[in-house]
Amino acid sequence: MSHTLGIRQAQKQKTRQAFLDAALALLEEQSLSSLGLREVTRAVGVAPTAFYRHFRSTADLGVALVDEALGSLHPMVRTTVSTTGDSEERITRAIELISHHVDAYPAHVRFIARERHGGVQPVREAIREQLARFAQEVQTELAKDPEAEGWSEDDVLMLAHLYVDQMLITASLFLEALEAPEDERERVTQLATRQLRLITIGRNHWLD
Amino acid sequence: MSHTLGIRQAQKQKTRQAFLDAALALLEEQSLSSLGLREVTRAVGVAPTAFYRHFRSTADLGVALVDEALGSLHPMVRTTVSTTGDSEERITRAIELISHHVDAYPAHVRFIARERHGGVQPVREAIREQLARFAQEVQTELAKDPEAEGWSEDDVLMLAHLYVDQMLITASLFLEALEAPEDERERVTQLATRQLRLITIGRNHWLD
DNA sequence: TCATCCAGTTAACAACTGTTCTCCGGAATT
DNA sequence: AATTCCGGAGAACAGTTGTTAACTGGATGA
Repeated sequence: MSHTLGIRQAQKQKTRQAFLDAALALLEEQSLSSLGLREVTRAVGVAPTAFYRHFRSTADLGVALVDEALGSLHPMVRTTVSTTGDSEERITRAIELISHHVDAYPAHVRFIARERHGGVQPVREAIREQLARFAQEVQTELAKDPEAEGWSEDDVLMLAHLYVDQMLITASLFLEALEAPEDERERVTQLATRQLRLITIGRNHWLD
Repeated sequence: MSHTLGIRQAQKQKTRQAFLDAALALLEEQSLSSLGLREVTRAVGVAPTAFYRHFRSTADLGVALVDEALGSLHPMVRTTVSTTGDSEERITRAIELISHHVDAYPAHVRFIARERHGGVQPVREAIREQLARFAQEVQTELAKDPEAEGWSEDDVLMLAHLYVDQMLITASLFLEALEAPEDERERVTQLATRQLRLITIGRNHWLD
């Protein structure tokens, strides 16, 4: 299925990825709106003008980073919401998944949390779209559940947004606790678990 | 009780406030980490070096903005959570209050949402502290409620954090809908109301 | 009244920014 | 084999940045 790229295109994608990686690293200590084009090229080790061969602007680069950070996450979210089992098990699994994802891609998570309300409009818009897609996907998965019987479509979407926002809050908490001792990370796990549990209880009694 | 300031100190506070106002206006389209010192002084109409008479750095200015944006909000939160009445009434009143606050101080709200996970560590820390104070205050108010009987202290704090985060999410939604037509604002109100309602239901059945 | 204080000014510094235009050399195409 | 393509380099542009030092002049306090 995979198409073998020419030497040229392969090399281009390689340096493009180098731009994304370097930018992500630089963004650990600043926001996108203060990220300089020359700063990135310096980190990559290329001439400033090379930047324009890949992106129109740093805002454009930011949008590409949004796709990299969230684009590949959709199947993961779908399967997590729809996995079978006790609701308590599902909560535990979801939070473990978030925790592991933060461990594996901390810079990606930080970038999304930072730029979701950040100073660059096109990037905010791109994140908003991706999160709306998540909510929509969670909605369709929730709708399949027998639990959703009697729910209006709107209410399912409302709940889906609540879950997505809670997912982000939890990820951000794990991020802050990344270099903290184990018991702090455990505290976050407990907090997030109980919050998700409370939401689930609210869900179970919604139709009362 | 109020001490009359000398001409000198009064003038100083006046230009200091001008710095805060100008910065807040400039921050509508960028993040604090890209806000330049000269940019602010230019907007105020004063020499660049005058900045140092009031702040060590733009990060320092940011921390002052956090106090301005959140410092005076504590009594409001306390009374809102503890107001008597039907829980449905309380939800409606809380969301109205958020909506009006966003209308009255959109730049403040935008600043907090943007810099909560922003690129300037001292500012993040200042916001984190203020939000922790909010959560603590909500906790003590919730603990007074007869509803909280049988709840562990930890669980009340967990719920308080959930409320505070939900407050911020709602504020941010109203902010995005600020210049949108009335029906979009109404949609946000409906969404936030039902989310808060679901959380309240979860709260009512927590001890089952 | 006179000396002190201090918010704001002026001038200058080296270092940095985004962007344009021109060029190079190896890959791709014919 | 000859030609086109194109990712990257180089140099130069006018503007911008944070920070320093030494200053001015009106408010302050003795």
